[in-house]
Amino acid sequence: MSDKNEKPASAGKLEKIRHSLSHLMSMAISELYPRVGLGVGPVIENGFYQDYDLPEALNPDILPKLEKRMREMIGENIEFKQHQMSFAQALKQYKHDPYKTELIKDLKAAGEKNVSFYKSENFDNLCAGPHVESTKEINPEAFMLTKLAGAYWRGSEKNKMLTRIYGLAFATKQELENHLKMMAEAEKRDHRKLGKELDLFVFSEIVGKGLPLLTPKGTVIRKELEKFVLEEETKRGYQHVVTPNLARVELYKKSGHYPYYKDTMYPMMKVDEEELILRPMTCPHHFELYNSRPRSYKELPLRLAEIAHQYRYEKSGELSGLTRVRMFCLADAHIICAKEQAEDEIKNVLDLIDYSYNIFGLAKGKDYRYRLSLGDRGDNKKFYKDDAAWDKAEGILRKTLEKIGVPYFEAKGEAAFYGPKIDVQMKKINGQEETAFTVQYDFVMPKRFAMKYIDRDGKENEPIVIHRSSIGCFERTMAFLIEHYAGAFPVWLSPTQVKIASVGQAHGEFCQKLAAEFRENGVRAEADDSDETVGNKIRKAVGEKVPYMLVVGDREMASLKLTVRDRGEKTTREIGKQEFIKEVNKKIKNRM
RNA sequence: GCCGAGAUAGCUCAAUGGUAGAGCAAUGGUUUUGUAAACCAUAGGCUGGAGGUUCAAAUCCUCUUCUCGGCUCCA
Repeated sequence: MSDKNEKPASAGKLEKIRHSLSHLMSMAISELYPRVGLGVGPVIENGFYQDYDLPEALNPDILPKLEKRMREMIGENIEFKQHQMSFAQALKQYKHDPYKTELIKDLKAAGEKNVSFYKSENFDNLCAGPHVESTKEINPEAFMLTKLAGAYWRGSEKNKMLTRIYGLAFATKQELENHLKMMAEAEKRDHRKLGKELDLFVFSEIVGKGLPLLTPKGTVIRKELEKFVLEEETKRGYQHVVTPNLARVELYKKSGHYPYYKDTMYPMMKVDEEELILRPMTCPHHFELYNSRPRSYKELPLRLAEIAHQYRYEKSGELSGLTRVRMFCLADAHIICAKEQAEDEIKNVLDLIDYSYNIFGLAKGKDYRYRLSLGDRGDNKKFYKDDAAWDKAEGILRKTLEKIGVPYFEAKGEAAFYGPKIDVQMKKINGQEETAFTVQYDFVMPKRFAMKYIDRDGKENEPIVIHRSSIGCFERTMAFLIEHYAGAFPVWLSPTQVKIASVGQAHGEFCQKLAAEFRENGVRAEADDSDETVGNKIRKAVGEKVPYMLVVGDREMASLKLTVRDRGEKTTREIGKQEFIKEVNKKIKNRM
């Protein structure tokens, strides 16, 4: 997560406390390393961090030592006094520190007259503040240093990597404890942990990193999601296609992707005279399909969709569970339409996304929000140069968002190279935000591929392309859903929907037959006729988070009634078999 | 890729230079169970991999693979 996405703490006292703690931390570090270089040290959500250039690597053992020293300082009622310094003075003071020197020069270039410092004891630090007046205002029990990390100076990987120390800080000890409790809860929901516990996916060192293997249970969820996508997209006028997972490298040179994505593409394979690559995206394949014959305006909008595997050689340190993988599968589509149809099509896509989110019980604003990702007219390297087209495209997306009346925020420089996009940003359980779905307006590819349609007047016209994913990348969406549901999937997604526990040996066969009957009726049922107590079988089924648990013994065999225990309930209910099958099927059909 | 921390049985973890253990899971037996853990036994390991130091290495060192926390990047 980059700095720009970290929300500042609510202004006011807490911000002052956090900021002042970061100064105390720097004071403690300076005692150990007098010539330490000081990078940036902002207040962030729940705490603060500070970057240091140190002569040696730090061991995490240092954190409690620093904390201890900081607590001592808090007890000394150290004051924070602001004063101004001239640029000459400031530069002199930081002669040994290239980072502060650079910051001071930037301030000068920005037209400042002099610079603000905060002084506490011997520690005089370039800083705009604000700070508490005295450490008296800081609760020594309400902060902690949490982690060491590397971070590039000014966020660029071309620069030196500094050592970043993160801290948490609140007004009261109780708030700190609540936060830690929340983090521990979040950890329990981590999709990597649940994926293992619920037997949904695994990794194998010899298969390779970033390449998850879905187990039979995980595959049930995946296939249900695919069914949902196919069904919903078909309803909404998409046509599904199948195109190859590799292509000649020429295709990506033609599309212009090649120079932008070279580093994240798998290296080229040379076979006979052909140079092939695993595809990092599907777009050009779909454009070639479009171009396979002349198109009429009557065919537009042409919505080509594909559940498409894509391959990207992500840097190893960026891989993470199912959230970031090297082969992923996108619910992809390219809508080729006339310019005047674009707005309606974008609206339809946003509606599909909303509909999908509704199915998953995700709340707009809370679980996800819209980001309008814009280009940067000054950056011709990252973005295709055509200012007028960018202005127009961004205008259309902005207008669409305004029209449907959803709150959104704008982010400069986050667009694709070929056009602006609307990203649906999903909030993960640990507070991090990831792009889940995206709608992109593309005015570049139609030119590159010379895409045309014959308009009413018999003349050729150039369409535009809307790139979109409906439920995004299946791997990442599955990770979101595992965490969102904490592994207790709704009935339609549950790998096992009904677990049937036999009371004794005499009921085993009956249970197996019952499970088979459920399966014939479209319900994923499993019988547990193992030689265990009923209590233990229930315990296991609860652990698997199965939505329905049935216990079958003499009573059920005699009465034709089923005893059902619903997930999360401690009590049971009785229901007729046919009625139960109907109930479960209704939930499956309505995706509940 | 970069900075830092890790990797012990299928899983969760012990063992701080001196014979690798436990619980759960698995397997075999006893038991025939009525809503969150029956009992007994067995098996399970080149301590991620390769080198090195040492009389002796899970433990110390080097390299390597993978994982985790960040940075950068991103669906």
